[in-house]
Amino acid sequence: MPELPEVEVVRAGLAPAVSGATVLGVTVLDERALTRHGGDGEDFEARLTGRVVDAAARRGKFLWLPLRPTTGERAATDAVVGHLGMSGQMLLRAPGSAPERHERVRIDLVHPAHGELSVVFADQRTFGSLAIDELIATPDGAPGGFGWAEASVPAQVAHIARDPLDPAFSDAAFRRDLAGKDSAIKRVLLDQAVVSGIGNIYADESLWAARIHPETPARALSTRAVNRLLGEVRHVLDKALAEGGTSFDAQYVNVNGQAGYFAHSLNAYGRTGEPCPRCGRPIVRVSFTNRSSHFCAHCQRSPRPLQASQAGRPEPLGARAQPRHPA
DNA sequence: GGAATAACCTGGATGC
DNA sequence: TGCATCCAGGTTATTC
Repeated sequence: MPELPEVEVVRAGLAPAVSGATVLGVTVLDERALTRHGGDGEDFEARLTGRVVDAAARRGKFLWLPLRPTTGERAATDAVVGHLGMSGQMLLRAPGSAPERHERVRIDLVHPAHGELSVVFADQRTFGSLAIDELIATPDGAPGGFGWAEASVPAQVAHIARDPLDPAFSDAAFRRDLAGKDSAIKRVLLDQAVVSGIGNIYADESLWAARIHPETPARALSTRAVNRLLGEVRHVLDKALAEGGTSFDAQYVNVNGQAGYFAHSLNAYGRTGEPCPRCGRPIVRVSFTNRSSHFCAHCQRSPRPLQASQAGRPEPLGARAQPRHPA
């Protein structure tokens, strides 16, 4: 499930291969991969072919490749925007290589130093997408994202907040946002308009590290607790980045098709029934807005007594997960 | 306007 | 062995 570390690993892999490369041709095999694009596959191919890629940039879980105009030395005005969804992959392949399983789009490039190569967008569950979108100015005048020094960002990424590793991320603004939210802190961490790059895995891990119960109302957190949480979010993301991201299955790999190792370092996520690394009591799993939360009920005390009617009560150990759509 | 929820989608795992 | 069902979860449209 690509979150910030996984997407950054992909961005870092793409950057040296595609920066300065010219698009020779584009093949759209499945137009469902263009749900964010304003036109059809032919439009996507026509608008991309012949363009020069300026860089590989990222904000939160969104990637983009800024495109230079076909003539002159002007700055990039639009970009190929990509989101990996749950199972998207960006792979670097030799030109003419065999089609990947679930390949949706192939972009053939020629790089002045590396020669010809292909960027393959493959996506099993088709939650990911590619689009060509205009670049607009950032409201704060700061660079649009990682790997992109210009103060611009694709229009469809403009509503996405900066991530906690971004030098322009404002801790004070984050604290103010939380102080005005009644929602559970985990829900707020997953809200990409508040803070980007965090998904279910790193939300659970950060809350476990900060000893905060996921159902705690955001506004109930003290300044000290918010600062501790931000510190743990950054620590978890940095560590995952250093280990190449989290791979549970073949759905997350870097541009060379290799898996990351952070799954071995998880303390709470996916460890239902296993002892908490801190206190030894079992990690519990509860249903949470169509997904799961994993936490230690001892280290992460509930903000209030859980009522029997609450959907989020811990399951007995070894119990089967609740159906997502109970009758 | 803020918050909560459902829908989208595929393939591996599991149960019968 | 084959079929049906569950499950994973990021984003967004819809509903409350």
